[in-house]
Amino acid sequence: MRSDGHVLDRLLQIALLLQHDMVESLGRVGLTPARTHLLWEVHHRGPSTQQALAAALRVTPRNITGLVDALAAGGYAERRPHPNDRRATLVTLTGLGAETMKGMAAERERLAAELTDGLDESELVQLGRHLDGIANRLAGMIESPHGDPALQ
Amino acid sequence: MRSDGHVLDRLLQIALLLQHDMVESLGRVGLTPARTHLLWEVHHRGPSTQQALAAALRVTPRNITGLVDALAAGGYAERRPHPNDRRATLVTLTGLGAETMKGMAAERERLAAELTDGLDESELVQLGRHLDGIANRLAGMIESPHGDPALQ
DNA sequence: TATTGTTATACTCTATAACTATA
DNA sequence: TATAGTTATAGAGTATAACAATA
Repeated sequence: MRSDGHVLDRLLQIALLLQHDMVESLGRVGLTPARTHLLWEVHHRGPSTQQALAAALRVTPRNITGLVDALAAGGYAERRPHPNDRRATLVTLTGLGAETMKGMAAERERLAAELTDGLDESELVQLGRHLDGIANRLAGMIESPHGDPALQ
Repeated sequence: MRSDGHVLDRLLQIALLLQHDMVESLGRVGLTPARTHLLWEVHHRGPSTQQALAAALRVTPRNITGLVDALAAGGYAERRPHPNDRRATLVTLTGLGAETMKGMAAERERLAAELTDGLDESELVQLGRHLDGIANRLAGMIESPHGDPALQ
């Protein structure tokens, strides 16, 4: 009997393999996973405050400080003053950072195509819908953990 | 247009969310991902030398020393002398360690059921087949071992 | 008073290299 | 000489707490 346990097993295996693959390709560019994740987020959101990045990456603001420090030292990103709020900074990509993200996006497109090679369009759509559902359920669980106690 | 890029996006999102969920549930037991991974490995292999565990987890022997120290301090595992080789130790689970692994397996079953709730059996089978294909392609691209419950 | 980012401190995971006790 | 595990050291990622500047 092949039930839901099989789906979770596969998803966990795929998560591990994807992580492995991503880390390998990062090593070639000299970036760590956490720093690349931040870079990727800025690449997609545009210049962002560190608070926004902390929320997006689900880590503490203090953590963002260290990652941005390292990315700035490596020439991938820089801090710019926020136009309206002098407390905040806008993390932006440098030319090197933007180039690096473009290369990564291209590599990711190749990977995406390779992973679903052989599926026709309707299968692709259905698979996408199922993954949407799973992602939504997971996101819901994390937002509101079960058994959530009296929060003191 | 929803193409293969969407599938990879979702898989990456799910990988991130699963990791978060697993780490959260571990926190309630007082275990970290790396320590749980080691515990899980011993649970499945039986008493093992630290060298064997280093190979299984693909980390350095020095790393295993620290993880076993922490697990022993927490009462989850203990070191026993190797019967034939006085240089080596056998890492074994305590009662608490074994109980904890059983509880995690149960929690994982609940999660699996919740994630695919609402899918009928044929959808489940098809989703499983598609994920099989993706996992196989990924594994082919990389050289990688079996899965683990802690995603690390 | 609340928010943004930082300094200070600490823990976990990981690695390399040198050392010890055995084999 | 080779192997099993540990001590020593280091860097990355993460967290909490206290603080400064600004809103």
